[in-house]
Formats: sequence, C-alpha cells, structure tokens
Amino acid sequence: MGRRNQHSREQQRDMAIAAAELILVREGFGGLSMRKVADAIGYTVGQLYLIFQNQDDLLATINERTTDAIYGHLRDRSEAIDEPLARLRALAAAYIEFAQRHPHRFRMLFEHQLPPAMEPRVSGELRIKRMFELVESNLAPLLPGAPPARLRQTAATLWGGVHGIAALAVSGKFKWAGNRDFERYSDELVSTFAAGLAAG
Amino acid sequence: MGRRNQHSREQQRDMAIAAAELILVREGFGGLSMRKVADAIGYTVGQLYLIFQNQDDLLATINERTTDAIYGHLRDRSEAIDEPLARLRALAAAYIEFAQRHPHRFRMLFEHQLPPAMEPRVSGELRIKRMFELVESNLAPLLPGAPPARLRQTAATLWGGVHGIAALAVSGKFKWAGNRDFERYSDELVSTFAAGLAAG
DNA sequence: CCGTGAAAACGGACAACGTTCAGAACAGCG
DNA sequence: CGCTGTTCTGAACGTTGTCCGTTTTCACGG
Repeated sequence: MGRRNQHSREQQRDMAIAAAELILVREGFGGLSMRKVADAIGYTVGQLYLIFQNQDDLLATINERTTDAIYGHLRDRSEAIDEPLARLRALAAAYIEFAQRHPHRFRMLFEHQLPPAMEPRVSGELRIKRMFELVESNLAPLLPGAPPARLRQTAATLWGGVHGIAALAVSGKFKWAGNRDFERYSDELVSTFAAGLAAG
Repeated sequence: MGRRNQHSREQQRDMAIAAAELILVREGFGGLSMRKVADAIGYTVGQLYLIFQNQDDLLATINERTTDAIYGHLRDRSEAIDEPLARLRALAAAYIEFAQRHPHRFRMLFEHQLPPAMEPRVSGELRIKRMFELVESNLAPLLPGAPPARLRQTAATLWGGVHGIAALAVSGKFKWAGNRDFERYSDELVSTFAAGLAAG
C-alpha cells in the first residue's frame, strides 16, 4: 500500500518492541508470538519481517533492553552507598529484586539463545560485560593490590553466585527452602564471601 | 488394533522416554517434539497421548530422571572423599561438570515450567530437595552446633551460588570472562565461602 | 474354527506458530 | 490524470500440540 499509517520505520520498531515487552510481561516467554505483536501494533506479520530479521532478532533486542534496565536498577540502588561491602550487598539485593519483579523478562534474558546460524550480538555481550564490571569495580576495594585477572575472576565468581540465587528464585525450584525472602540468601552469600576474602 | 506390537504400556513408556532423551541431547529443548518421539519409537502421536498426559508430562518425567542423574553423579564424585571441605568442592565441581557435559538436559531441568493448570509434581520437588540435602549434610561439619534452620539457609545460599555458575556457563552469557574452566569459579566460591564461615 | 466385543492404535483434523513472497494499494511526481 | 517505486497485505507452506472418530487386532466364548 505504501505508508498507510503515519508511522515511520523507526516508530514501528519502537511500537513493536513496546508491544512485545507488554506481551512478555503478561504472558511470558512462551506466549510471545510474532502474530500477537503484529496484531497489537495494527500491522500484519509480514510487515514485522521488514522491521526485524526474524523472531530471534526481536527477542535479542528486548534482551538488550532488559540488560540495560538491570544495569540502571543496579546503579540506582547502589550509587548512594559509600561503604564497598554495603554496596555489593545492595547490588546483589537489587539483582534479586529485579528478577522477582520482572521474572519473565529476567528468564528470557538467560533462556533465549540465538541459533548458531546467526552471528552473535556484540552489543548484547558488551552490556552483560558492563554489568559485571559494575560488580568488579565495587569489589576492588575489598581486594587491594589484586591483579586485574584475579579481580575479574573473583567478581565473576561472586556474581555467578548471586545470579544463581536469582535464577533459582525465578525458576520456582527453590520452594523446598520455604523462604520467600531471597535477599537473605544474597546477603549471606555476599557477606560470607567477603569475610572469606578478608580472611584469605 | 489391540496390542499390535509386543510392547506393554510400561515398555512403550520407557521407549518414549529413552527416545525423547536422545532427541533432547542431540537437538536441544526446542527440537524435542511429540511427533519426533512418536516416530522414533514407531508409534503415532495419538498413542503417545495414551501414555503421557501431554508434552509437559513427558518433559517433567525426563526432568525427574535428570535430577536423579545429577544426584548420582554428585554421590559418585564425593563418596570417596573424607575431608568435608574437599567434599563440598568436589560436589560443586561435579555439578558444574554435569551441566557442561549435558547442557541440554541441565537447561531443560531449570527452564521448563509446568503450566499453572497442572498440579505440581511432588516427586520432582522431593528429588530437588534430596540433592540440596546432600550439600547440607556435607556442610554441617563446617558449622558445628548450628541450628537446622541456619544450616538449611546456608546450604541453600552456597548451592544457589554454585548453581549460578553452572547456569551462566551453560547459558553462554559467560563468554566475556574468557575462562572456559568453570571449576575454577566453583572452587573459589566454595573455598572463599567456607573461609568466610570459619571467620564468622 | 468362527464370531464378537473390548482394547489398542491409527490418522486425519484443528488452531496456532514462524516465515516467505507475489501482488495489491498507496504517496508523490510529472 | 498516469506513472513509479515504496509500503503493506494476505495467503500460503511446513511444523507444532492436542484431540477424537475410525479402524484394526487380539482374546475369548461357542
């Protein structure tokens, strides 16, 4: 038809992303289909494929936004805190909080995988890296004089651990523990780990 | 037709599970369809629905078997070790090893969720619980005189952490760390965490 | 050996999915 | 008005989970 609506390609893209995120939040990863997104923005499926390469492209785009959202949330929750250990605890708690508040977005970020045929997204990997660097910089004061390689490894260890608590919380496999206050676990993990660093 | 083949219902069930696990290992979670399973065992899809309630039922069954396999692997790798801390390290390393050796089975265990309409599987939850208790019992010597609630909480914290490293390893989001030897992370986590417990 | 009824298995149907693409419908220009 | 090129549609294809009417086969009674 040629520009039947008033929306530029860029606008269509934004609308599609917003609609997809709404569907994701409401119905979860599995309920997010290209057809539903197309219906929600008033276009047909075919048009979506002129905006996104395929469904994986759309999902990866949403995942990049989720990573940004987590990063922003971590910054917000930690910037007002001075003491490094308290900051790490706040970062961990914020991570858990995000996962519990946006379980579907969190899950899709880690469960969706690009098919091997598609080339990896550098922008997405950089965002993950940036998030880990936030931990790394806050961990540095606890390991004075440690070489960068050691610092990176320890940050990855600690943050992998925090991620595990969030992942289990969101997967529903943590029910047996009976405790729904998952910040307790992250608090204990960060505190005990830090104590171990200080002792070692 | 009435028993055209020689296979009892129980046998068909076993065949279907074995076939499904093979497909899962070869093609991943997303490539596992009811039709492929039916083809693989020489029956039609309809017949599969007389054996399993639906696809979720089949997947949950496989997940219970995966949990058993992890449990067995953890036992094998830890039973010959006397020292409690070394045992914990071995348990963590075994967990990581299983995740890396069977990424698709590991992922499905934590990524598949029963639809809310289906009643939760007590047998599956008990298996997860049993796995955590293995950690708990090996953690006890490090926390002499700790009340059971504290012990459970600490075991959950530590094992959540180990799980996070395995989950990140398997999700492919850990590439930035550059290190493919994930046991280093679990070793550091367990050792530092234990040092923190001893210090506190 | 044949007939019958119940159990077992098939196979086609349905809706929804991702993806593609020929052609229709429009905007702007001359 | 008519032409041109972009934009968009709508139908199609193959695959998925799930259901159910139909057919086939077996075990048993006569």
